[in-house]
Amino acid sequence: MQTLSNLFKALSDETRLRILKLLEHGELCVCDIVAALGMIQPKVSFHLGVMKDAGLIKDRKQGRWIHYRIDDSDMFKRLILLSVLERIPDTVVAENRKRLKKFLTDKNGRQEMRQKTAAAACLCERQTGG
Amino acid sequence: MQTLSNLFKALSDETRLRILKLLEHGELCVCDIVAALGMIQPKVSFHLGVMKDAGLIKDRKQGRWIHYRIDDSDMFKRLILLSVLERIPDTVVAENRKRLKKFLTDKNGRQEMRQKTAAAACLCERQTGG
DNA sequence: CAAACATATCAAATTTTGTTTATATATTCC
DNA sequence: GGAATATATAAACAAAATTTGATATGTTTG
Repeated sequence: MQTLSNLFKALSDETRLRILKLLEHGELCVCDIVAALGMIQPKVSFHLGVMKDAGLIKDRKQGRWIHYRIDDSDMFKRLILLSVLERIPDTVVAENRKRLKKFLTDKNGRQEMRQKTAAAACLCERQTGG
Repeated sequence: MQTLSNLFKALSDETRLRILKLLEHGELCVCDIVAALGMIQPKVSFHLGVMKDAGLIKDRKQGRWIHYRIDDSDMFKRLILLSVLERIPDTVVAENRKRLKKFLTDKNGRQEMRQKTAAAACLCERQTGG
């Protein structure tokens, strides 16, 4: 019974519902969610922790990032999560998605920049002879 | 979104889930629930209030009693409530139901006693001529 | 009408959650 | 290896939920 009440406790907060809605279409890392919500990172980590403990989300570590995704691995959770996501209109998270999109674009930009720089450095090394 | 998080908040407490389970087979008045749970009355009223505000239960006043029953008047609530009740095993509330049964029996006994006494008094009045 | 009863509400005490700032840990980049 | 980045955790604090005891309100019974 405690598992059940815990599941609902995890769903009883607007920030957490918002995060679930953001995860609707796939996984995100913590910094993505922080950017999308415009909240400080420990706060977001706290809410992710609550949902992870309740079994609503799972995480996956990759390098220095930790990606979170919805865990609907049993019928009950699937049912609940589906009906929850369906009941939150996209308009509610429109602003968050806009910020997320911008953040992802910038992140991509930064990564490409690093790759180019690295490639240039490599080329330079070769040309000047190692 | 607040309505949604509120609904889950109402479901996020073991006492309240227990009450819902007790209401599974029909309405009960506050004193029945108090007896079944073995809790003090203001506490039970508080939890009933939370669930009523969230739209999970309805009340009906009859004399000095207020009867509460599950409100599954829309698909979403019906779905949630069904799956919740199904997930709480009867064993969890076995003790509560035992106490409830005893309380209801005693209540019936007291009422019958009152009715007999009243009938006797009435008969007596007639015989001695009003 | 007074006593008994059923319930709600209020205020105070307590417990649980959520927020923030600071810091620790681990990973990648240079 | 040192700087930068991503995340978690701890400690302190704020806010919200719960519990309890006291009391108010309305209803029935004698």
